[in-house]
Amino acid sequence: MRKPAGWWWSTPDEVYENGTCWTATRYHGEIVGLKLWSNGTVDKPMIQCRGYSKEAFDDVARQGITRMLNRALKTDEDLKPFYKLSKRDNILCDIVKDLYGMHTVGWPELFPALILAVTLQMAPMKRSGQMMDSLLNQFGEKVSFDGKNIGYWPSPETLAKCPVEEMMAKAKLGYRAKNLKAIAEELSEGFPSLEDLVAMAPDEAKKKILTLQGIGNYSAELVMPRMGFPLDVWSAKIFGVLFNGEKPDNPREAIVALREVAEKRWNGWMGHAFVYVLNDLPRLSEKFGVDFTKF
DNA sequence: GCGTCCAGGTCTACC
DNA sequence: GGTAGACCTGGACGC
Repeated sequence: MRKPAGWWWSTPDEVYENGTCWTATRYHGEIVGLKLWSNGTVDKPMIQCRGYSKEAFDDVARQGITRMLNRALKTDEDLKPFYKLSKRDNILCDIVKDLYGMHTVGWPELFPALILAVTLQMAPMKRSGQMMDSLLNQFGEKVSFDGKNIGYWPSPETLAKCPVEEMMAKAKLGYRAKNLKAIAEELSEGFPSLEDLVAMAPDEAKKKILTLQGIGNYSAELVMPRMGFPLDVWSAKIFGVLFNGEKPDNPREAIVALREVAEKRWNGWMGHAFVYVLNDLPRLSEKFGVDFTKF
């Protein structure tokens, strides 16, 4: 397995050095420190993990966290059919050689994924980063283990109790504060976890996620336990060039049509194609003679 | 230093 | 059933 570039896996504060990742998650409301490293190869992958918590883990917790890791790292994903399809695909054929063995990822926890989706809405990257950093620093928690100090996201309960005005002022969320608070309330009152959503039919899971305030199609696709195709203005420009040879005049309006092309072209594997394409932009830039990294 | 514009969506009122 | 317009606010940009 490889660590896909781009977003962090669990928290922006996680540390990744020499093939080892120090990160954190929340298990049954408690912060857990995680140290993950590879003990395998691309052909025989194996991930080792050590967990750190205030109380010793019992067998149930150990099994629960292992289940979460398997789900969120997509360890049981069979990539063979995707690679077979990619051989005949002009866009994917070289990318899959570069990123051979890379699994797609899932989110360890639902709330942080929703925070990412909400803070990405209608904002340049720098501003989204500022909102997420503020949320982490103003409302999040720190966990210290194995010589690392990792910041982790606030719980839904914390933000559900926080006045909207305070969230706006401290996390610079603007109009998004109202939506994030509504989501936090919904989750703290009992909303299906990612484990529950995985167990549902994909359409049913998406429908459920779409009931959250401020979560539309893009955000739902981003959060979906099964890799979605979250086309936004940025990625629509990239896929516009890949499919049609040019950036769409109006990327926002082009999203629906581009999605249909991807669906037809990659069928059940469009989520994988999405991740592989966006993780290999330098190679695609060479191949298509367009600098996608500057989009 | 100041004014203007707009962003990696979503929702709603209106037709 | 489709769509224009509002939504916070900080950073980029022009002057």
